[in-house]
Amino acid sequence: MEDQPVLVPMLGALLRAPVRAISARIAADLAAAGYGDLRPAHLAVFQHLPAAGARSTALAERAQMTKQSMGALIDYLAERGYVERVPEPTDQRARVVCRTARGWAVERAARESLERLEGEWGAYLGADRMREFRAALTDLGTLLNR
Amino acid sequence: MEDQPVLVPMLGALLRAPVRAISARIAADLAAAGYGDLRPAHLAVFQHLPAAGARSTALAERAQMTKQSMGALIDYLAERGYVERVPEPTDQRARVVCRTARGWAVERAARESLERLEGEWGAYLGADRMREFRAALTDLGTLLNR
DNA sequence: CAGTATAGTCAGCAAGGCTGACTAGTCTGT
DNA sequence: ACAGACTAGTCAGCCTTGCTGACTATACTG
Repeated sequence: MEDQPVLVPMLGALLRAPVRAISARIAADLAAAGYGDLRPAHLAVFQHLPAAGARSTALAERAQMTKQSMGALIDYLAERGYVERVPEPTDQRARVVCRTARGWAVERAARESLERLEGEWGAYLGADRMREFRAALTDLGTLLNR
Repeated sequence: MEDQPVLVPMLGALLRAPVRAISARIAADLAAAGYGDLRPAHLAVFQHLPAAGARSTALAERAQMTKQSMGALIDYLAERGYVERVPEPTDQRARVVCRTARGWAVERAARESLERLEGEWGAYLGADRMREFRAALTDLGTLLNR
């Protein structure tokens, strides 16, 4: 009968902490930069949006979510001027979602925020360990997407 | 103007993939073992519950959530016979939450499921890299909880 | 014993997802 | 040339996991 509930901390909990830290940091930095209306989920859109834009259905697929959910995120971003939907000339059903200038700016800000945080972590762990950590994570990602 | 939206995959996305994989795997294994009524959030309760039991308020604190949210999780588990609330003799306001036999069984099953998954990952990455990966994650955790 | 602190509950809400059913265009085979 | 199948996107309704604020009942402390 152990006294501690968990001898070795569960991997899930270990992984969740940095995920939360990243979301919180980016949200805080974006809010400070005047983008307080963006929530973490919206950044997923930018993350999967090619520079030339993409259709919402394609975006949903890449982000591994339903087209309805992605549609709602895009509505939100479009209302606030982060992206716009331009009609697709070749297919009247479809529209292409692309970043506005504001969209580009916020994505740059988010990326810089993440890079700063990653720098802090690298300084704490050491550059080699950080690199290896990222590499392991990347490999795990390829294992999981098979 | 890059064609790919993300040159280096964002760290957040890299971290989220294994988190989702863990939740999905454990949920699937528990469902197959007859514990289909447990959702990922409920496992957080077990994860913070000492063998001797604990008060819901203490549990909420450890799990870093509000007492109301933890209370709801405990209600759910208690209704389905995974935990029970026994009155605290020294304090009539309080009750101690402890696992039932079913609670112990499900926790064991969850842990075994996670260990199998972790074993698969270790086999893919190699034992050394997996160990170092876990160590880096643990260190990051201590950095974040300061 | 008055006042404050603590354990827990009740009610209401937000974010981020989901499924199912639907409309409106597009493509394909005969 | 057009019926039938497919695709882009929307509408409506739901679930999960968390939150805040207001409250009750018990316990502690000066």
